[in-house]
Amino acid sequence: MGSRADYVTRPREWIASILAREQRFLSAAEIHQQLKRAGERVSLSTIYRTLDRLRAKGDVTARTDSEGEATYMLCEPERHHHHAICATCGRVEDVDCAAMEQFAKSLRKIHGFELDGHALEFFGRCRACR
Amino acid sequence: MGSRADYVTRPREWIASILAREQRFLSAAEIHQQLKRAGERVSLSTIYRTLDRLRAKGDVTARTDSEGEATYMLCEPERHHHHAICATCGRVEDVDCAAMEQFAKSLRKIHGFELDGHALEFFGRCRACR
DNA sequence: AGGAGAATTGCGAACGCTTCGCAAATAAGG
DNA sequence: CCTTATTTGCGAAGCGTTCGCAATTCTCCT
Repeated sequence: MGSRADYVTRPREWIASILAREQRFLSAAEIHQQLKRAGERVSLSTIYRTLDRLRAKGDVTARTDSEGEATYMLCEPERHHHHAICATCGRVEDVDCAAMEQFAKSLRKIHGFELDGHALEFFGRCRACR
Repeated sequence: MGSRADYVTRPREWIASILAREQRFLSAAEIHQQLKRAGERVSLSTIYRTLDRLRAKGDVTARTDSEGEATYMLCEPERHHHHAICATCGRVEDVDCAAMEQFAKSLRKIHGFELDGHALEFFGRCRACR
């Protein structure tokens, strides 16, 4: 079937390198601005398409920020974990959730609620910004 | 100083009664449709304004759903707690988080992260839908 | 009850983020 | 290098949400 490998293109490399550098959630607009500042011209559409593609591949985690804007960050989801987001610099620390298992048990016992998934985010100040 | 008490209006009563009846997160559009079906005509703007007002008063909790749409639910926030959302019927159970204190401690110890707040949501199936 | 005046509503326009369609540009592979 | 599938940029369109303003509704005072 006429299906070729995914193309490695300039825009995709630029976007990937920004995501790799910044260890935090970025909006499409932020990425766009960074590239513009660096002198690289990419359309916003391409950025959205690329981010979507990375998310579908599982290379990127998406999150809607408090303003309702979509943000994206490089993140392997194979190991389930949560995020501690610094209110000052936006840096994200991964936190795993051993305690969650315990929580799920009591949830079922007390509320009769069968847990399928959960979303947990921490907000605060990281070591550097404290 | 010309400041009067808040007006009690037809639209506000309708919206409040829907929120009181449905124990789940509703979008402005959903409320609008329910009212239209019931034969009550209210503009979407009014619904947004009313929901915003209720949120400011602290009577309503807002949440952005997985599609990025804003949803609202009657909920007293005085007592800090979390939500267990049923994937089938959307019903919401309140869950308090004693275990969280413990979690915060280890977060500080292991990550040096000073916790200011957290957001936690459970997804699954409630007793009735299980 | 009646009326003056403030608050609220509805409407349509505008807004910001995101998606879409299509022609032009760019990679991959022979 | 040349062909062809893929990707890009552009502008338009889509969608949820906000805004401005004239018309309406509610309060409070008489």
